[in-house]
Amino acid sequence: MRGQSDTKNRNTLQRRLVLETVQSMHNHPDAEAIYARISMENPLVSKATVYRNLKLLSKQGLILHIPIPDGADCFDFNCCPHYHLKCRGCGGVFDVDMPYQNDLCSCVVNNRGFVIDGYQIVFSGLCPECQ
Amino acid sequence: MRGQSDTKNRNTLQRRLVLETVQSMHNHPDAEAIYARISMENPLVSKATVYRNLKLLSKQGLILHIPIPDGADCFDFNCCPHYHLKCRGCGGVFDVDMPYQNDLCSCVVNNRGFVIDGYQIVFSGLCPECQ
DNA sequence: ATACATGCAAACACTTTGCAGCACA
DNA sequence: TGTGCTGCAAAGTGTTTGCATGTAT
Repeated sequence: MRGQSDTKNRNTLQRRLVLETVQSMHNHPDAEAIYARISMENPLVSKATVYRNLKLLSKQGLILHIPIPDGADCFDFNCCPHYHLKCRGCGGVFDVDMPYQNDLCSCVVNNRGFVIDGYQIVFSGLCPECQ
Repeated sequence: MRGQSDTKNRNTLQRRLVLETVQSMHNHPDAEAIYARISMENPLVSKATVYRNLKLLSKQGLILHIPIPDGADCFDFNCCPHYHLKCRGCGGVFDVDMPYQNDLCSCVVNNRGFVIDGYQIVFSGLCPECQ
């Protein structure tokens, strides 16, 4: 065997395309939207490949995966941890301007033996258009 | 039309069964688990009915609906707002002992015209068995 | 009596997977 | 030159819905 821990990933056109597309879209697109955008220029790229690469790129930390309760997961070019708001009307996902609470995990009084290593806050509300 | 706002709901056996089952299960069951439990005694109740009643009962505030990112939504007999932890190992959902932050919505610095009316925190980690 | 509720199955939305062929390293 | 990747289609998971029938009020 040849040592390293970095699982040797290949730099395919499709993978580059997925990364660049997410980085170019600043509106928290879901896999479907990313696929649609890619398909405009490259109709031969399959949806399964988009899903596979989204998962891989977010595992690599190159994009941020945002699991959305009651909806399709979406992805963010901005990898700094931050919070999101989901509009109850249109389902859109938006960034929330709120200082990130690094110590929130330590607010847990009694963890009963759990190891807590992260958390997610999703606010819900109505965007200006949906009010 | 006859006035009131309370949508006149019927007190069916199936609805009572769903409510009582959720109230008797204290481990954050999802719809599938609730359906399975009901089916043990009442195999004729259909899954669609379980889903329909879970939605209705949580809308009525009789049970708590917990949308889980990356997993089936689950339900809680405890309707007081509280936070949950999802184990990355077994997928189980557990209560978190942490004071509820009533004012968290007001921490949002700039809401850009959004009306924020709620939020959900889901912690992730590993339960004692999965460590 | 009549609207609301049910059971069933099919549809739905989102995501993953099996497999044969392709292409990056 | 071989293993990682792709495209396709099919399957998987969680949930909703159309419709005919049933039942609580």
